[in-house]
Amino acid sequence: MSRLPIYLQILTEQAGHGTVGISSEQMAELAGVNAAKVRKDLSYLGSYGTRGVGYEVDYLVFQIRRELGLDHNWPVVIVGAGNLGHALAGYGGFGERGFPIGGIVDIDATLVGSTVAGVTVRHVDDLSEIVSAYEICIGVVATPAAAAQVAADLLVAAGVTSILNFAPVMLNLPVGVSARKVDLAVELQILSYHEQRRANIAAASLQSLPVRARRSANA
Amino acid sequence: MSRLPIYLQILTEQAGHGTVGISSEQMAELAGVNAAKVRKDLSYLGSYGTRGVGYEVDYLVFQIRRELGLDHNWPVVIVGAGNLGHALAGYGGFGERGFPIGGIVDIDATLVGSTVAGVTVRHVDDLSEIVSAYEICIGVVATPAAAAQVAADLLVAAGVTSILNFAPVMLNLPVGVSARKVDLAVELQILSYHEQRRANIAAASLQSLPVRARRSANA
DNA sequence: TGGACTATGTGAATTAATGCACAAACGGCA
DNA sequence: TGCCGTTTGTGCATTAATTCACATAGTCCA
Repeated sequence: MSRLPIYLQILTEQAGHGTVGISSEQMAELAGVNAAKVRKDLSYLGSYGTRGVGYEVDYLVFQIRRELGLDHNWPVVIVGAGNLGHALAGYGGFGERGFPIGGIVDIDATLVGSTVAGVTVRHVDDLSEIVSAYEICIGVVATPAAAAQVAADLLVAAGVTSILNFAPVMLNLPVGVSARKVDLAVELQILSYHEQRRANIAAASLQSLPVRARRSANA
Repeated sequence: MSRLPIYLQILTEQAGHGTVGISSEQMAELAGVNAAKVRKDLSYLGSYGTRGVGYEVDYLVFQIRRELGLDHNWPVVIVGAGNLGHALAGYGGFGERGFPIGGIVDIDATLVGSTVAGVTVRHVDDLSEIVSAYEICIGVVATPAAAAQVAADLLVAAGVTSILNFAPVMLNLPVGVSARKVDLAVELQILSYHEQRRANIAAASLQSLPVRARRSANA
């Protein structure tokens, strides 16, 4: 499930506070979800709780990490050394959490050789070599939208089987390659949508008339 | 719906290619979803298609933008001028898409006054002033995890009603404030999970025994 | 040792999301 | 003008996700 990372984060945080045991109720509270959902999700991993007591935080962390494949490092390669690629390489959060930067490449020869956060930018032609050398499975696309598909194709050709895409385009990928898309503008647009609704509702209540009615009246 | 931004992106791209009309089938193809779903989603906005013909791209873009509240700019304020805050400010994608950086603040006085992508870093004490001056509704939390809750509280106190959170913690927010969380490590963990499953399945097929069976045998 | 209490794990019920299938509506063409 | 092919908009079936509710299994205390 895609909620496991959330649980892992909560549990890691609690472990840091010295918490030893935790109930599904407490976890649900922290994650903002239903307790039964937490139990169902966790039971998918196996029966790692104790009835009448709850879950042992450390053990659960271990099991979730194992399920997520976080019991070893997954080096990643970043394609695109522009603003975003730079930022991602400089952001220390990757390495700390088991995803060290195995390399960063760009198509622009003028960027090749410069150093970003201790990693030297290499030419995109070396991609296959880097992927092989570090046994990389995960590639990060941090190029402009127009170059993203080409970057993804190169990653796949180099043997990468998972792609994290920051470019605002849908990638066309062969089956067997998994991908996640993070579009910062999309996240903001969703917030904007909520703001807009808030504004609509406020305006509607002034007229004591529902928004939907006003909309269809305008159409 | 949270799919509207995706449709908007597809349509904008198509408009750039000079496409005038588009069918739900084509959109579904581009978005990688079912055509009926596209039609259902769009029908929620109103009846903006023409039977037998399809949708007019420009008009649909206009309607979706209006629904999402993208018919005007939403300036944002970034809290945290560290690596990530720097990166976000430098990444031009925000301003281009209607979310200009209204300001960036940090608690560290040594960072105050430095310039990031044309925006001067100000002290977090000026937050309320910035929010009022630009009529900002959306705040971005780009602090370390430990400082994120404080940053969020400050944003709420300053009058912000939507928060985009990049810190790997769950924020505790009052009702009426909406939030989105982007955790880059979580995205990578989900990919890692897929990789792990691939590896498990490969290992299992070698033993011609399903993964689940092997797991319960170990328990 | 046994009873009271607590929290898990899960079958069953409910709710939400998805996808199918088709009537209604439109453009084009003869 | 009337028919034909096309595509929307949507009721309905189906599937997936969530939630409820409780038997089960464990701890703790007297």
